[in-house]
Amino acid sequence: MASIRDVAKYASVSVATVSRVLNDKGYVGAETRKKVEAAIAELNYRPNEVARSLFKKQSKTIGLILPDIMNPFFPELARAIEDTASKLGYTVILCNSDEDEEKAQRYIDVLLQKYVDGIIISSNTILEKTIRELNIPVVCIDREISKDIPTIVVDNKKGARMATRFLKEKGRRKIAHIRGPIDIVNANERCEGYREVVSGEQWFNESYIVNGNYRMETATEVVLELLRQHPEIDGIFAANDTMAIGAMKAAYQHGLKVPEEISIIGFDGIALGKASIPELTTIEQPLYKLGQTAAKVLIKLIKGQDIEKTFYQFDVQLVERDST
Amino acid sequence: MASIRDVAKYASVSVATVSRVLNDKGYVGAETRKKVEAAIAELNYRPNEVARSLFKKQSKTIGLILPDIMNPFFPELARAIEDTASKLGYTVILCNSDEDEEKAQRYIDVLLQKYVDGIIISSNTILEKTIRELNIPVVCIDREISKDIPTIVVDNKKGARMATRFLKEKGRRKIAHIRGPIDIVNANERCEGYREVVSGEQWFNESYIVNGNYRMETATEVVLELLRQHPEIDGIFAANDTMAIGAMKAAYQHGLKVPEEISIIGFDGIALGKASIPELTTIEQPLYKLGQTAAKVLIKLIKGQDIEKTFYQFDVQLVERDST
DNA sequence: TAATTATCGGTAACCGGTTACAGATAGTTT
DNA sequence: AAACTATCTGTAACCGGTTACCGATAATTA
Repeated sequence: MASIRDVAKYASVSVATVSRVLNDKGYVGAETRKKVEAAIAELNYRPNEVARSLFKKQSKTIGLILPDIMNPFFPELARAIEDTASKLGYTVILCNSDEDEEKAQRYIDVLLQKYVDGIIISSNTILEKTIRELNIPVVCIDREISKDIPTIVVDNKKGARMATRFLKEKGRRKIAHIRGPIDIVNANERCEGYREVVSGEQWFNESYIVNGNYRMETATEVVLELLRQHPEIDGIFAANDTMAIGAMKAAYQHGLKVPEEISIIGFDGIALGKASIPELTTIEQPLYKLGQTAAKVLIKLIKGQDIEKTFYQFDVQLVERDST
Repeated sequence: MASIRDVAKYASVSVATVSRVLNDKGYVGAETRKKVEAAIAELNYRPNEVARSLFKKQSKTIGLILPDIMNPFFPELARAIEDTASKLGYTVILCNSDEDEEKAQRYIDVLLQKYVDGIIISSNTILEKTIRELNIPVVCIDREISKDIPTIVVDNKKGARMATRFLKEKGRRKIAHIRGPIDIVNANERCEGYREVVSGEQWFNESYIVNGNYRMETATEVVLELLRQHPEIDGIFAANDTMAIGAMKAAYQHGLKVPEEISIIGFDGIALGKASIPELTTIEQPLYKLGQTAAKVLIKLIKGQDIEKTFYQFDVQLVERDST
């Protein structure tokens, strides 16, 4: 590959001049510029990004740390982030942390060594202190760590209220909730939203809230048990779509028809919901928008620009399909 | 961040010595080594990967170019590749090409500028010549471009035969096939496998093969039309799971029960198949294994090691669930 | 004891960009 | 004509690693 010195030699100018036309910086005469451009074209020269990174101490690369790209919730976020970053001239390194703090920490170390300009992370295990010590911009997505770190989320509580109220409006009398992991903020918020709506009801009882872990199989198990213990249940609000599908399976196994005998609503709006039969009613997050915003905000921070706020909360939308 | 010169100064040795203990190369006295290690620990020194890359002309980074990470087929591959690369000390840059050759080419340019050590690509638009000109190792996954480029795929034709025969064994008499895009090799191979099994049947007729594009909605449309024209059809082999789900939806819309009145089998073995109701019978690819192999082979090539073969074809497995 | 070899450590150039600084030329002002 | 300014270009140091090469010391051999 041709280097900047080759180009300089070919155009009979100095490397400084070539660098100037490359970066459109400082004075360059029209004639000289033309010569240099011709040389660049002729030699098919592309500046070496690594050398540039070394001097500039930045790499036009961002790190993306997700729990697991195989979790169907994340691909759309990842796609939006990659699209946006790419449009703005950045490249993204993908990391799967498996919700494991140590693993996340190792990834962070590697990313720092590679001079990434910033990190987008979805994690509930990482500590605020750790992030603050990085000295590069970080934005959190889907999971909130601290009000001081820029965060992109949806209004989980409101969404949960919408979901629960919707089941009531559909005439459901006994509505259960399959919640997400206790250490994940959004799971608690969704549970809280559900509570706000049902806590006044005389039928409500703590055993209507069962623990899930955002995974399908577990949801099927716990819902099966729930239905055995509470045959009166005719509505389920699952804290995510994956568990909602699991709940649908449990309902079928228990001999209940969806939506005739029991209504099920999810949360997230992942593609999976459109693949189930019947298609899943859900509280849809603007996933692409979230990812896009995360990338935009991060890159603004990288460039040292101001951001309007540190907490971006988007609205969710009820998408009625066939499971309610 | 501390540099190697800081460490050298702190340990009262030269930078060369520090580099030697860092890389375990050349002679270093036991005493000296200890001093240096202490200094490294004390200053919390981490070598700058960018500087190293510049000199070594390699970055411990690989590029992964996929059509679209939102396509549920790819996350598992991506995960396997990332896991494996990470274990071997490599980092992966994610790129979504949208099957667009120009976009892929732009990504390749960027990756080259960043000195990636190799590329894993899934594409049918990119040309062999383009790849050969890169001068860095490339391996293809899922899609075959040329016998000369290391490729990781499954035995599509065999899988297709298995699927079709399985439907016959289940007593299905009129079996249709929803094929994938004509410009994708694996779609053609799967179609070929189907053909081999049914072409001898007297009922077989070209109109039993309909064109899909690996997407659900389209599959639903074409299958609906197919069922209208051929009410005798009692079995469908879809070239991928996503279309199989689409076919199931069409069957329901057409008033057919799955699997009682019509059997449907897919191909790929993506997680989606386990989320549908009824769960999808499919020809499962060892996706994780494929990704893992791609990463291993690529890294071997990067290190200049020999690889056993240039064409890795894995076996598929029939996973019987509830749609047949 | 002298010569040879193994071990150890330092100096400086290099990877391929960027940029501070200085020097040269041309045009303008007094 | 002298002084000054605006425009243009080049030299060399720097980013933070790696490594070729050289010199010094200690251990071994003749």
